[in-house]
Amino acid sequence: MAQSGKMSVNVLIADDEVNQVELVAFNLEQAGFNVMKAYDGQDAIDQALEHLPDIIILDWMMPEHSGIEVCRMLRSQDETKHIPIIMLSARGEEGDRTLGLDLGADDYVTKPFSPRELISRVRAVLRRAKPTLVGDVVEIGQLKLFPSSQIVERDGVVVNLGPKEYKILSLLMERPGQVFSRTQLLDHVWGHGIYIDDRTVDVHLSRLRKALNDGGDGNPPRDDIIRTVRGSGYALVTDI
Amino acid sequence: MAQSGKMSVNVLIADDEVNQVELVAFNLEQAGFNVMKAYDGQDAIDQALEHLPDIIILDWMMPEHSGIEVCRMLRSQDETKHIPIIMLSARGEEGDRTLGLDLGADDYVTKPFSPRELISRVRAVLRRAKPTLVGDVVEIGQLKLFPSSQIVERDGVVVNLGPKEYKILSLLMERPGQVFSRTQLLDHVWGHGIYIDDRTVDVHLSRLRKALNDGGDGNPPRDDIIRTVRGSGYALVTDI
DNA sequence: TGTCTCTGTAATATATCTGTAACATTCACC
DNA sequence: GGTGAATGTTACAGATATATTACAGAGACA
Repeated sequence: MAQSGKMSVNVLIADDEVNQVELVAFNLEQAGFNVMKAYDGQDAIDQALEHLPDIIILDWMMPEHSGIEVCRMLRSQDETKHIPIIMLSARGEEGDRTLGLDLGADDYVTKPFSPRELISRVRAVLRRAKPTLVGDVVEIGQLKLFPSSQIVERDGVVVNLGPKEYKILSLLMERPGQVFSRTQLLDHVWGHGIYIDDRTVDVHLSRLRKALNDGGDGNPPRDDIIRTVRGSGYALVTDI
Repeated sequence: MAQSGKMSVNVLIADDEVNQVELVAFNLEQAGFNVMKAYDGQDAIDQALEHLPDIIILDWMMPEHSGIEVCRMLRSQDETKHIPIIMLSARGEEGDRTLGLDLGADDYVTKPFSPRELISRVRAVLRRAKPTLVGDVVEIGQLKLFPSSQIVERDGVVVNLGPKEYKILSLLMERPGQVFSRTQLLDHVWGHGIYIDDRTVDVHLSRLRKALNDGGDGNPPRDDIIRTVRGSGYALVTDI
């Protein structure tokens, strides 16, 4: 369904006021997002770990771990520390706002807010944090990735990639230079909780490398764009 | 413990109200940022192109190109398109706000705002957009270690290390100057309860030294960075 | 339904890292 | 300076980790 078009973006919204959740959820769905809902802090943490959403909208005040606690918690876990977070709060005490931002929230919106504004902020945050999901084009040196068409170019030549290879490259391009373990790659590319041999990742990396380095139609092969970090995983080189 | 890089962050602030500029500039400087000032739209564009700041704070209403025009302009140039922008505006018409965000601003703050909040937002935006500026880097003199990418640099040149050597160096860099016994190194790097000859540590230290001192591609070799403490163990020198 | 691409596994081939031991050097002390 | 102990260095043969290949089944698409 979302096959040929854009990859769907998963949003987790956590708030104890059911009406508020439904309102926001409705608007986000209208805007094409895929929505998950949580109604207290613990629920939010559980779902975040389980589904690894692309972005989380977190109410400040919630039973069973406040938004601030959830935020701190998510930031402390490797799997979730990079998931962008937008905090919601009642018209606001400034102390809270800066505290939220300093804790690692990516944005802070005070109630009441218009759905349109929230969606704009979600997009703005995603543009920075997950450019491979929502950007027009992600460019790293001579490497270009077009999220909307799922096309990758190197030196202006289109590189043909399978879905898995494309997703792997997307993830690597999200944070160039950072090392991703095989487990992280499995979680993000294949999905959480699948039982696939770690070594399978190697095979896909090999395919990805071959596709990227070949250059396509008789073009000169290029240096390796992906760095193997023995004992740890893989990373995109930062100078391409 | 990771210490953050002390690289200074350059902020360009553009607003036609001089008092406003000075107030914000003062607070940013207090917070350790390096501040440049512009007093109208054209000035902002010129300075942005000239100095390529790390982040720009842009007032919505300015003579000679409004903030929105400046934003669009900067986004259209290759050199400046990735510079994060925070928009400032008078208490606000929502239409403007979403417009600003949709145009590519990274955040949108309405006046009046507290300096603390603005600084928090600057940090939040930088965290996403320029992780190397605010991210974790362990830096000791000319030695840099990037945990997330497992890269070590000396004098700006990448040093190639095996896993064991990398771990040893990480440990030494956590407490520069402190002497680690061979047993401590074995425990931390290899893990508890292994039965390996103490002298093996010497061999790895030797390899680590060679890699660090060589400098790589024809660079001048450097003085030893690791100090042997006869009868006790090894330590990183504190002045590199 | 038939073709074509994509996937995961297992087997094989390479590359890189490690620990040991043997030998060289330095150091502290007499 | 001589001496024994501690440390530095080197070479090498496993041991490990990664790369590559081939293949059969799964799935997509017409």
